[in-house]
Amino acid sequence: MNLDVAEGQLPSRRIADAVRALITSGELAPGDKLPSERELARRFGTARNTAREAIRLLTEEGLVTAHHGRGVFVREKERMFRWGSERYSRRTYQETGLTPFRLEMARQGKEPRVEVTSIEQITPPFDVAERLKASPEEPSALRRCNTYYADDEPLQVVTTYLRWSDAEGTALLQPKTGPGGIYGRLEERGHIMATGQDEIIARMASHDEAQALDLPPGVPVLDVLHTSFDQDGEPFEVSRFVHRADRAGLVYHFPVEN
Amino acid sequence: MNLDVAEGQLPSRRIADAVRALITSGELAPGDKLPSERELARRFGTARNTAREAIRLLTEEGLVTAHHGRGVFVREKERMFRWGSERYSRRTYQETGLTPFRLEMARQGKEPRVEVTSIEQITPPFDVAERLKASPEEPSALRRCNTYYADDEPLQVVTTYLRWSDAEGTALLQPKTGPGGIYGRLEERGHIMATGQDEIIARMASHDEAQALDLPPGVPVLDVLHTSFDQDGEPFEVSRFVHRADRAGLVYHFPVEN
DNA sequence: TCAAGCAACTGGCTTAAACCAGTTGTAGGC
DNA sequence: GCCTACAACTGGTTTAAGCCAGTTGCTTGA
Repeated sequence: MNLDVAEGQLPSRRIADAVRALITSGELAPGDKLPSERELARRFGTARNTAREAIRLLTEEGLVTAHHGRGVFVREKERMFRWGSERYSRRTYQETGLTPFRLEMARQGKEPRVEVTSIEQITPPFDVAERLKASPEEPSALRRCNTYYADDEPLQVVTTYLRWSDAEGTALLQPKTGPGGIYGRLEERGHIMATGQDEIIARMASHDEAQALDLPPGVPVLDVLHTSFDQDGEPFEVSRFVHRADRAGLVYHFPVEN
Repeated sequence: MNLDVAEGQLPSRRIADAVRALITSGELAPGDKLPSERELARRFGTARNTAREAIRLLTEEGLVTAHHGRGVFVREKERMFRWGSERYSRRTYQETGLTPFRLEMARQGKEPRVEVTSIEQITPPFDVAERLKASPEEPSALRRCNTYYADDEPLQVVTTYLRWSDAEGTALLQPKTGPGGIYGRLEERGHIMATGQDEIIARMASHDEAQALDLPPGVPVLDVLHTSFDQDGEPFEVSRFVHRADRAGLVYHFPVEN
């Protein structure tokens, strides 16, 4: 492995640049182990902290991940999962008997698991209340929190908000909502999903989210705020999907307005 | 300002937690200056590096930004710009005479500016070639690189790929493409955009992108790979939009497949 | 009055050393 | 043959100190 000293700048930058070059050139392949912090420091004639700072820079760029006691490794670029408007498709379910999540997992050869972490009557946060047309000042909503796993690796955290008036006294208060899931029960209450809106942002994870998703540092999240509208154009469900951005991608198809 | 010591854990975590609490409680408002590193260290009885590590954690979460020589400030949460399928709308242009970008800028009271950084005949990268149905082994594409500014602040970097056979000998080789822009010229070549596909991922910026977008550390980018299909369902244009994720959001509306 | 220059702040980066905490392979003992 | 225990690695965190480089405001002198 050739770690020639690059030009100018800060020592930590020089080390980071040299290692980045090895990665992009393919000399260090995904999954490979980097030299240890102490070894890098020795080779570049710096303090260990400086080599450590270089590795921090690379971690921040998402190029490498550190494992305590084992080493620092070139990150595998696997962005396996693709979500989009078909996430809400009823046709998928009718044709395959699988929810979109399970279908995507089957496609990837992964074992799906969904964990219901809480079901509560709550006062909805402002942004949700606005979209759901529910009061942000009373406990006007039901909140269901779920974590979705692929092979026991957490993939996404989903928080679903429904109007309390739609949920009260139904199976929506139970972890198992029955055939057709949440949307099945909501159809029985007269809400058939006709259109949807997804509002997408990317951001760094909060502390809690990073823990829930077992996120390595330097990985952002895709935050999708979904609103379902029924046959009358009325919103009846709002969900927030928080995905690990290194595992998830989104795809939308649309006609162009002429 | 009350900086009581929180429970357990690492000193750096304790400091970060205390400061985070001040921010989320609103005691430290967006734009406010944090105590200096040296001051935080003194109050918590730690070394300066430990206070510095705490601030690094908060920076990584996107809560604060440091300014050399001035201080560390609570980050303003301004996510002003919303893009989505209407980005490609011809109707907008016909009704207002403004491109979607200029319209959004006008909406936000910002001064738009577009800089063409390069126009070249190139061999397209694999993912683009695949979508554009162009050869990844010959210079089969035209690449146009643009940077979009709002009030002289870079917002997004856009790289557009067209088939060389569509672009050769047209105004598409010039910085100024004429009325209706790129899509106007492509219509003259027989491609009217009928549908579009957006593939969205979030990731940390590369070194170059961070510079081009003047990105503070800890801000991810939204990377949208757009494909335009014409009236015959043929792809004729692929663009990659790289947005600062702290300034941009995406919105998609869609009918639900029943 | 004004402006140059300086002092006192701010964060940025590095060194050097120490100890903690996971991981892994191996030498010994059973 | 297997398992335990340990040694030798790995990264994780902290301390303490120094110097550099932007920023700000005040002092001083023309």
